[in-house]
Amino acid sequence: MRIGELARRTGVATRLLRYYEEQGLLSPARGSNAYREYGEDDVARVERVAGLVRAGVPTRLVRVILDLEAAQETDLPASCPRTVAEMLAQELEGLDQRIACLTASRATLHDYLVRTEHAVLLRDAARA
DNA sequence: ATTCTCACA
DNA sequence: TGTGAGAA
Repeated sequence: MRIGELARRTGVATRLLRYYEEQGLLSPARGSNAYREYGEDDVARVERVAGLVRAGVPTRLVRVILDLEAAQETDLPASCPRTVAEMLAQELEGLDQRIACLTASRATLHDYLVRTEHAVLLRDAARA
């Protein structure tokens, strides 16, 4: 499919799909007219990318995560240079910090709502 | 309709 | 991280 259809099916603007490609997140084939040609799997991939970006994960890290997930399906023993491992450990640290920040904010909103007369709005999982 | 690049918030 | 404009 071409970029317009992918955009329609994923809800991601064509402009943004090209941007994601520029960031190395997508690598569609090119037809003879130089138009991008996407496969069915790209629909799921774009949805995955969009979800991570919406969660605030920088595209740099999204690229790493997608690569790691792909490698996880094939490779048995995971291995990488020390420098790469150090970089990943640093990203992990960054994620932990942001999760802690978000968790604290979540608690504030949650605890407030629980004390209001609108506690029914909370989903079961969020009520705990 | 699609492609690209440059610039900008 | 994204958008707008102009040209092919």
